[in-house]
Amino acid sequence: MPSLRIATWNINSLRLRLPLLKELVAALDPDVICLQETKVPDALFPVEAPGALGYDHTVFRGMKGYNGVAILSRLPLEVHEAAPDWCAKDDCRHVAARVDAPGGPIELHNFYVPAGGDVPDRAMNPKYGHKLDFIAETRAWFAERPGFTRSVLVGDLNIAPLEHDVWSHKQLLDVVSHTPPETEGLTAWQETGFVDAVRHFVPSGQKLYTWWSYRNRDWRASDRGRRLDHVWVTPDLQGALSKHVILKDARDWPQTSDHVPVCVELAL
DNA sequence: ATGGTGGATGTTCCA
Repeated sequence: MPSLRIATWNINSLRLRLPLLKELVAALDPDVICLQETKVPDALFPVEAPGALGYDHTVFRGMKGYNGVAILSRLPLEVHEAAPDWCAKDDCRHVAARVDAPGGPIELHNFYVPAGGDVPDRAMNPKYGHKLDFIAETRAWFAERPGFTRSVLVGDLNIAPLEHDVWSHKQLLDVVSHTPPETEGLTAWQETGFVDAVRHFVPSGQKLYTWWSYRNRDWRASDRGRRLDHVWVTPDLQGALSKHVILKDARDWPQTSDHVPVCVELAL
């Protein structure tokens, strides 16, 4: 049965970590790679690099210094132009494509949700308000498309929705990424038509992280992680979920990102 | 309670 492996990684500068993409390919052998925080304007995108690794089809949306998303694919892609300009900021946090997958096209959404700053208060911290507005808009947009199928949504959603998606639920309830307005908002977005593909494999009572701060000297020993990176699929694809990998070893790669790649395989 | 590290940028912002 043909399989489709989709990986997602907040690479935190595509140009700086271009060599690590080869490691990602060696470890996961993905058919499609979704990247966030590429931090590269479209005019400076390293267009030759994906092809050299076997990914001849790319779509990307970048800007100077911040944000930026890209999809690298072995399979043909067709970019989707349907999605709105979230929060009218034109800030390169979403790119969508139709992937020419076995058994028919799959709609793939790659998101980089705003981090939201430090203070979990709309009035004091506009970045937090922007984050909540962003996930409210995306939720509303998907809610207007009931019954959509063969879709996958991935990315750095910058929210750890479940109790065991953080190292200490109680200590992080007031920390941006795990506050109730965020976790409830993210869950509502997911419930517009997706299931959590990684929690399909890993019970909700088990700790699971994809991000460890740079600010911990020994990230593995302290293990104060959060699950910020996600893969969602529409329910019609749930039965096809065949494998998942959270590439924790990538956190020890030289000069790596603070996020690790997450990969899901579908038997199509 | 604070600061810890890292990337892009440019004398600071963002995460």
